[in-house]
Amino acid sequence: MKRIADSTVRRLSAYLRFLEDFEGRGLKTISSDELARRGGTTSAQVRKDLSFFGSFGKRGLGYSVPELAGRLREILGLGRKWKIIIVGAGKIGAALVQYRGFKQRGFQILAAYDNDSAKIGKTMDGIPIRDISLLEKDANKEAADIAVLAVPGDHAQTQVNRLVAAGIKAVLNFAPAQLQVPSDVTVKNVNMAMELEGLSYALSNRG
Amino acid sequence: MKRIADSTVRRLSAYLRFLEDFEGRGLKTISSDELARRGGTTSAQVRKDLSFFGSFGKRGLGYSVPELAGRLREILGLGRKWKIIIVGAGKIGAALVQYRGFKQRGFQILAAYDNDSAKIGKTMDGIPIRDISLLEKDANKEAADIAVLAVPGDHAQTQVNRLVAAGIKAVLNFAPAQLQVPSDVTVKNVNMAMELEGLSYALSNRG
DNA sequence: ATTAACTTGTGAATGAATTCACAAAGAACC
DNA sequence: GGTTCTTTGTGAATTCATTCACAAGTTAAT
Repeated sequence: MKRIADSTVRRLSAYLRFLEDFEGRGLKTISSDELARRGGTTSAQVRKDLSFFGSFGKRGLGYSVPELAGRLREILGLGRKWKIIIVGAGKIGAALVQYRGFKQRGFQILAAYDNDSAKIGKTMDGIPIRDISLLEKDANKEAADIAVLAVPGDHAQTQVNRLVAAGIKAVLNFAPAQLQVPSDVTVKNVNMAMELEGLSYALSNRG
Repeated sequence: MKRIADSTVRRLSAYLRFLEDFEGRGLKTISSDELARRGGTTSAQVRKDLSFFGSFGKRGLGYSVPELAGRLREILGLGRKWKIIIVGAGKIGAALVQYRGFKQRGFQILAAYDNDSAKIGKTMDGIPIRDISLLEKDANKEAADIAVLAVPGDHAQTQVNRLVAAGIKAVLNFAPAQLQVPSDVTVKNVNMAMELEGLSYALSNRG
């Protein structure tokens, strides 16, 4: 399949959220124009994004809300339950296990890992905290699909190396570090410092 | 000034982090090639990014680490201290006040705001929790530069409207909602659900 | 002083993403 | 059934971002 831009996938994800909202309100159809207005983009963009995957609409009418939602879930791979492990049970890790969005979207947290013996064996919000030395054993391909990395920046590369060696192919990285991984491993970064500096830049150059 | 791409600003932010690391290790100069290797990009990209703002290097030698770091701080507007308010003292809000990155980079948290009377008047990590009805009074342009929005998705637009009315020009949004704001207000989104779905897509279409 | 080895800065070329614009198809109304 | 109004899907045009490629400047060695 043709390579799809990151930005496109992000927008699909946004469309799905709007569709779920519309679905909840009982709407049956939606136009690319309405979807665009909600997503802060253009109707042409919406149609182009969808066109990479097929033609799901009816001319003159728009898109069936439940059908398009279903198609997007399928495209985004949300038909199945993904299993997640969280590496690092510090403040961010703790906030993450409490985050409802995981379960809501079908992501299941299996366990958290830490090297602090005071934490190991305890649970956070029902999620067990295990010894980080068990990573290799637990993070094999069968057991976990996605690793969420919430360790200090200077430990991030070491831990991601272990995860990759264990067979993990997807990492959500909260550590402020640029991770080096093989090309078959996908990394998404959540980096607050970077976003803040983006705001600082914007304020300095427009404010 | 010419409009600078978002992606460029993000990379500048990354370069600055590497430079600070190099600075700490006592290195005096750095080449675009080395900077690129660290940032997972190319030396041409590094030089092009910097060239939008001037020419800071020496041919045959590279860039002076402290000088380039200083220039980047200046470009990114980090020369001054930005004042932040956090809207929403729930789980994410609580994790944010504890986050060290704010202070480290010169961002000062003034207060958090919530509508839960059980929380109002208390402090989190030394940061006072105030009544959210005080937003308009507190969030004027003199008092706060950046608002961090950490409220449920269905309250996000309402609260951002109040912030905008009060004069806020920069918002870091953690709510899973696409905010509509006037064009002179900058919004950066941190949306974990979207990143996770990006990983789900990648796993489904490559794994 | 000359040569060899580096490295920057930047136009030009390429590649990628977005927007335009319009034919084609369905819906609604009379 | 015909006319009008909507809205999709998509090539073409445009805009935007990245990469190429090389002249020009700097250092280091002999």
